[in-house]
Amino acid sequence: MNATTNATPVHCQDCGLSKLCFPPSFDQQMLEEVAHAVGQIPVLPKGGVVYARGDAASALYAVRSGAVKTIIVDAQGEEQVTGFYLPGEVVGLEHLGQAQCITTAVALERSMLCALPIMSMSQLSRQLPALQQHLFQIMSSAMSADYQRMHLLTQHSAESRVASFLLSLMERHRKRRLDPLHLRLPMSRGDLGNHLGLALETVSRTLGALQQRGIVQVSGRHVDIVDENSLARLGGSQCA
Amino acid sequence: MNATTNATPVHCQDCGLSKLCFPPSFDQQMLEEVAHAVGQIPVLPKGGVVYARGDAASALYAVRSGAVKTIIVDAQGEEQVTGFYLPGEVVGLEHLGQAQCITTAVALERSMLCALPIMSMSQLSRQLPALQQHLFQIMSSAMSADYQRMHLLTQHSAESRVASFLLSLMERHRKRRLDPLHLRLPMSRGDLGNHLGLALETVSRTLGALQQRGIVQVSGRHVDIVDENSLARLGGSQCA
DNA sequence: CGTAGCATTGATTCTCTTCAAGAGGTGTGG
DNA sequence: CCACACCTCTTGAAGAGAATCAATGCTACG
Repeated sequence: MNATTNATPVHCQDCGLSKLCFPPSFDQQMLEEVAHAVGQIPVLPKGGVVYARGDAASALYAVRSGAVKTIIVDAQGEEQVTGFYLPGEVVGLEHLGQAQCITTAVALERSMLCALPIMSMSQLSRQLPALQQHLFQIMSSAMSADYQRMHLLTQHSAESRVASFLLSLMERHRKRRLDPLHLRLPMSRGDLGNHLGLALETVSRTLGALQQRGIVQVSGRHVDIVDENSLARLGGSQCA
Repeated sequence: MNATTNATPVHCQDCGLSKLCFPPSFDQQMLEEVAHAVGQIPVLPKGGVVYARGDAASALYAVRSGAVKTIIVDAQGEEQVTGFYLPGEVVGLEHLGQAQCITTAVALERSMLCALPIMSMSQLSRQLPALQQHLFQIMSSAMSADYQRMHLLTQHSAESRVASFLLSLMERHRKRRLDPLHLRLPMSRGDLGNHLGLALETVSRTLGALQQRGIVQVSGRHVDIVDENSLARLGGSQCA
């Protein structure tokens, strides 16, 4: 099944997230132009599938509300969480040049998404150099983030990985002008552990330890940052 | 310093690797057209730097001969090997939409590379939809490969990681119509271990163990595949 | 209010890392 | 052409960190 069906029109020019989905340099008119191609797909419940591996790669998806995870599934049925996506972020870049979806995208909670048809984006990007540039830019940023994460996965302790993850969430909150000190984790400990290369028990223990040391305050899926500096020190392998 | 300087003209239409650097659908004339933008940079000795983090992101580089690794360096000076590139492969995709290079690329041995200026590629890709498509395609393929590797890094044993790496090298040999059963590793055990998230000693031990079990025949940096099926079983987390 | 899924905590096991020593190979200079 | 030095790789022993197994507690939702 394909989520682009039943898309309803949207008005990117009125959307508070448009500066994240599209180049900040885009003016009202340019937004209007791309908005014609964009459509909002029906609300996804928790666990709802945006697209699945093997589906025709027809669109990118911008998260409007909620949260999405992308996964790959290996031959043994083992899942690997390849990314988490929050409002204003674009899911599905990894199949921009592909015929079929490589990953599967699943809503972590009730979520609203906009579909950006790949055909339209490719065509528009030929007319609007800024859009082409932007597509390359978010793709290369994603690659860059992936490299950072690889470094994290191969070189760092459980504590450092968890700290880094929290720091990245804070950074993403800042981009959306949300309070970076009060985080809500939309994913389970299992998904988080999977993404960080840790057992879910280890994630739990690590969060507990960070709380003990007065660095964060954990309450289920709510995390308050108490000592940002210490956290930064722990996750501190910023590679640039 | 920037390797695009002193580039000499090339003739992509006569290069055996052109089907790898550019869309296989490109005809002679299209190749000629892009070739005007492409230039070969001076031969790099072992350890030579193609580009370094912070350099202006001016070009992509196609490997003609030799081999290249890309690395990121964190605040503590720790290296992370983010990729290895063999002839016919394109280095530097991760800074296509960026102002500055994110990674550093280093020749693993005496290497020859062609520079594909980003400006020219962006412009050409507006005239040649197939080129735009191809750029997106190699970028998304790279992302896909990165995801597979993350899965490898987080979920799998040392043995499985090494096996997977050998399998991927075999696959790349096949693409270039080289014998996939006789591999030469252009990188040190240290670089390989770094890339796979293993200590160099573990890589060495694992290769030794695979040899013991009659799966491969290792002699320094030469690896002969003896039992491809067993190797495939060990590395067998093909995610698609 | 009860159940199911999610999260915490504890005890044990295991794989890989680290530290250390030595072997092999390569390139340079005598 | 050989000898030495340097670098890379191999191999061994000990230890650390996280995984796994297992039981209990919490929370949310029907």
